Amino acid sequence: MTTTQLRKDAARNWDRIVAIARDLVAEGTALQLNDVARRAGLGVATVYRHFATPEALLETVATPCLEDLCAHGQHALADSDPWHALESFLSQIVEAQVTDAALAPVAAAATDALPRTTELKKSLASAGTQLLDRARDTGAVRPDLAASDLVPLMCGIAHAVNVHGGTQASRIGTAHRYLAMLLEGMRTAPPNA
Amino acid sequence: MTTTQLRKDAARNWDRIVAIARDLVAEGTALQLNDVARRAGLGVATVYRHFATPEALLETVATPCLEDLCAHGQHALADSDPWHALESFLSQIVEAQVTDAALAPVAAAATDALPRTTELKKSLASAGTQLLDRARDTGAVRPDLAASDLVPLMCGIAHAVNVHGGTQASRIGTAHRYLAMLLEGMRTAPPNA
Amino acid sequence: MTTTQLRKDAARNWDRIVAIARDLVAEGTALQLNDVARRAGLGVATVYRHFATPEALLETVATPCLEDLCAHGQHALADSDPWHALESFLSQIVEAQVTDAALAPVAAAATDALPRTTELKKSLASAGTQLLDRARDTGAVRPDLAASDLVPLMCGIAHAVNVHGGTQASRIGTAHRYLAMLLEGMRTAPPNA
Amino acid sequence: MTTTQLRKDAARNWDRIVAIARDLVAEGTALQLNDVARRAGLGVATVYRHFATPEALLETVATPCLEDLCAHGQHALADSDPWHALESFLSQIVEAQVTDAALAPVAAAATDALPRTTELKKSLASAGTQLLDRARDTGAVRPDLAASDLVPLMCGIAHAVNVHGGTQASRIGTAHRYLAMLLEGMRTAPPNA
DNA sequence: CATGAATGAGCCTTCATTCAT
DNA sequence: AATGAATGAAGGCTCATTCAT
Repeated sequence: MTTTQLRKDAARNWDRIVAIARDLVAEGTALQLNDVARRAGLGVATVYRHFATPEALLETVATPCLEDLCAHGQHALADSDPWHALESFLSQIVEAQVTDAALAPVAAAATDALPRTTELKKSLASAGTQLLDRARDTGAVRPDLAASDLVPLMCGIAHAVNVHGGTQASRIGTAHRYLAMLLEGMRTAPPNA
Repeated sequence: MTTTQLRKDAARNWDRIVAIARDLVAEGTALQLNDVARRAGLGVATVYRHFATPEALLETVATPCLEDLCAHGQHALADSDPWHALESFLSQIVEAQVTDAALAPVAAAATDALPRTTELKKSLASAGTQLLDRARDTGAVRPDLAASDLVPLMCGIAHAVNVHGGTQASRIGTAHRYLAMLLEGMRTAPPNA
Repeated sequence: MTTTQLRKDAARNWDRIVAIARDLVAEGTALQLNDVARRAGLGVATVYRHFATPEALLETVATPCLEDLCAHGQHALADSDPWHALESFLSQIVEAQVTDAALAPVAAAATDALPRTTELKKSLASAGTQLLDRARDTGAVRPDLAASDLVPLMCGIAHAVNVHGGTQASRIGTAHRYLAMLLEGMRTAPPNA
Repeated sequence: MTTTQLRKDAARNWDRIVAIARDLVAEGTALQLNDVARRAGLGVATVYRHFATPEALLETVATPCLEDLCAHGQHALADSDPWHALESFLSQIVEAQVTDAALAPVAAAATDALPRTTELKKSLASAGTQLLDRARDTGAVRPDLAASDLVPLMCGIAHAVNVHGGTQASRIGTAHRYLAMLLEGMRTAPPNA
């Protein structure tokens, strides 16, 4: 169930709008509700009815991805190796950020347009916090790394990958490389600071 | 000497425009030449005469910062400890990025509006490459870290700090903390990859 | 039917815009969409929606006139006297040019903004070509007059009338006088050249 | 003597400005005093000092051409064959119009920026009137052709040639062809009007 | 519910002209 | 006399949003 319940045709429009928006985001075009409407062959107001703001639409595009990541978070929490669990979780996030261009801006935004987004981001943060705490309890993580650093750092990697550029395939490789470095830095206790 | 040589009154305007632009950049406002003109109490065309595009103005704002970094790069190259030199250089860059909001977008841009910017970015990249090569020669750096990763990674840290937020003072602390982590990850050879 | 089919209010605006534009053209003012919008009491974008460029609006103003001329061209082709048919056709064109100021620039333009304009101009050119060919077949026309000369010559007469000036009524007289002269020159075979 | 008397350097600037303007006119660019100044490597105000308006500059560019035509007018008046004299005079004018793009707008303008222009245009008109009168006295010209028609008709031919287009060489040919037609029409008495 | 026409603020940019140096 | 920086009105165009149909 996406929203409370939509009439069949309304649901079709909703899907269409989101699909178009996903394409636009993928090709790096800024979301403009007017533009989306035109491409979807719908009236502007129809799009506005479904999504009051471009942010709402963007978050809707990002939602499945966030949901997947939440699920991965739960799986990771079931992992008996805390460090491996954290690694795996962050790896999923970084790959998702590079794969789905809607994720980064939504993750970085201070405020959300949709309650659902807030909910998912909270859930994700909670998973991250727990995974980090568990890893820290084993002494595997430097003590000055806080749960509130995880999202910024993941966004930072995504941004670094964007600045580095390259094909989609190479970007994923770059992302993993950068994450590997960061994980090394997260693990080792600071030697002299 | 800022440009070849300006008349006294023109130089005053030039300074004023750049000062206003610096303020705008600092407060996160996108540079709009008309807006700058209004705030500077100058005619639009005056601003256009001095800076043909917002990018040119932005780069001008970033120029002193880039020049400082170039100087630091030269100093670092004189350092006899390759690892310390690299550390120090990157530390300066990260701090500059957090301190001067004009730097990040200019660093991340694929093309430059001003020749001077290109020159400085090249010089900076060259210093980075040399410092990295020297450090790598001592075996202190993981082999899969390329010179072309330095700028993206520094931009990534700056972005992570922005996402993390906080006061200006705390942001600098955060930046150094993130860099410390990254340096750890850059130093240690990859264990099993 | 002006376009495919417009909503009633949109059609009213469309008419209004064209009417204003016609007035402006008549008084010799260059068409500026912003200006048209202001005079029509409409938002700028409304005018832009209807007419993407000043040329499109100008051609729209000229369209009825072009359509009339096409119709006249067909009538002329039904005339059994080839010379009289040509004379009558050119006479209509010249009079139209002097009467409707939108016609001359549209006729002289190398490229068209609207497909409809291209279509009408082609149709007109085709009629002219046929009429000229028929007249030439009777030996009534000097051989060095090509179909591609007709439009330029008509535009030339219109321009000559504009340079000559005078009241609207006298301009029509002048136009016919100039055309009469030209027709004499077109008819008579060149004696010694 | 171009103006009352200029200092040597001022005269050099004057020449330079006019030369640049002539080039611009030839390539169909609208005269903009600022633009002229930039291309001439002179200050804007220098150009303004010499030529208060673009029209004044344009007329200055056209002046030699007008002077030549005046001279030709005088020569033509010395011709013992009135019709041939008129023909030759108009031929010169038409060729000049096609050759020198500055001439047509100056000839067509209702008012002049420079007294010298007015003077030359008057002289030219006077020559035309006399030549026409002389030809009319021999009965070679249709009676409804007035002296006030000559300039408009020459401008009309120039305009027709412009609409027709083509290379510079072909344009001259076209111009003479159109003039030949018009002369035929001017000569032959109207048969039935 | 859906439509898409209308809006108008707001940005960018150019140009003729003036005036301090 | 020459310079060229400064001006600011004016035009071009876009876009998010509303509202009548």
